Amino acid sequence: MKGVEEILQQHSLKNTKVRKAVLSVLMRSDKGLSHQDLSRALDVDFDRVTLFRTLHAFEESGILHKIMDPNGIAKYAYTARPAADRHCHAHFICLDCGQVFCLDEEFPLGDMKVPKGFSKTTIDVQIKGYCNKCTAQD
Amino acid sequence: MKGVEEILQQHSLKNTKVRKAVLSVLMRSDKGLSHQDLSRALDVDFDRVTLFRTLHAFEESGILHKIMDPNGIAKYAYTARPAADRHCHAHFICLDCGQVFCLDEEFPLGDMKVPKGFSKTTIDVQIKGYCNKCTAQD
DNA sequence: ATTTAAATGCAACTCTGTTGCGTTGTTTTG
DNA sequence: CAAAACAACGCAACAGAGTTGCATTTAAAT
Ligand SMILES: [Mn+2]
Ligand SMILES: [Mn+2]
Ligand SMILES: [Zn+2]
Ligand SMILES: [Zn+2]
Repeated sequence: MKGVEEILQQHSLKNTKVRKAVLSVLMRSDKGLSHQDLSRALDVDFDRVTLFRTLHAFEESGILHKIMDPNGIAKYAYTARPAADRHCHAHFICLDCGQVFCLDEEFPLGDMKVPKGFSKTTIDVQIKGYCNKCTAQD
Repeated sequence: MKGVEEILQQHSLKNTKVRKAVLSVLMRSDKGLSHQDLSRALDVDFDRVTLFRTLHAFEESGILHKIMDPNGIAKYAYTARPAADRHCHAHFICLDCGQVFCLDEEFPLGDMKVPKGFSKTTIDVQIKGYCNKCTAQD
């Protein structure tokens, strides 16, 4: 697993406190985290706007991918695979606790049929239901 | 195609002006419409909150289904099929104009693999790219 | 060490969506 | 048809995510 500072450098992003902290948290998480999740997870209190801009920068670089939860809240997850063989993996969204999990299953973009004249870029598959914890305790 | 008033009655929803107007617009649309889209499309100016509550009521009854666009804005589309054989169809989201199209392709929920202890309810497939108009004019 | 361009922090703002409450309107029942 | 019952409506106030502009600071290049 690559180091945080190395990753930032590779994407020509300046090596700052916020960025190192945010990326470090997200690389250790198996779940997608919202802006709010992150500001709680970080020890230092960075400015709200800075955190939003950090997430945007990471998304644009392809370091993170964004998943929209059913309440319209963006969750961000670390993109483990390199941009070259960018894959389309599914996400599981728990309808109770709202957590977003990256799944391993992949989807080939080519198979999907779209109307005449439409061009495809990516495919997002969201499986909704209840996670192990929420299934158990209800 | 069933009438608006008949549909409301079948779902034990009171037959009011807003509801008839909203449902009428959505039944004629092949695209998902946001709260803002709808308030623009309606001739009469209904209260913002009433419109939100109408959409919620329709969603809960299964008359409409909700699709989250990448900007976190909810779009609603008429659910043509009856609740009995509820299917999981895909949506196309244009990355330029933001329009949401209901596609015909269906997905069987059973095929998807989820982690141990997780239970599945629905699957949402979103194909992102550029619609015919936005592909042509760029 | 200087310079330069980019990132940060702060304030103010926009927009979607929600909640509470009093009033109006649909529907049911006698 | 009139009365009652309950749901839906409209208004005001609010909450929270995300954005924009601008002055200040900081990382990185020279
Ligand atoms: Mn993911
Ligand atoms: Mn649809
Ligand atoms: Zn859960
Ligand atoms: Zn388009």
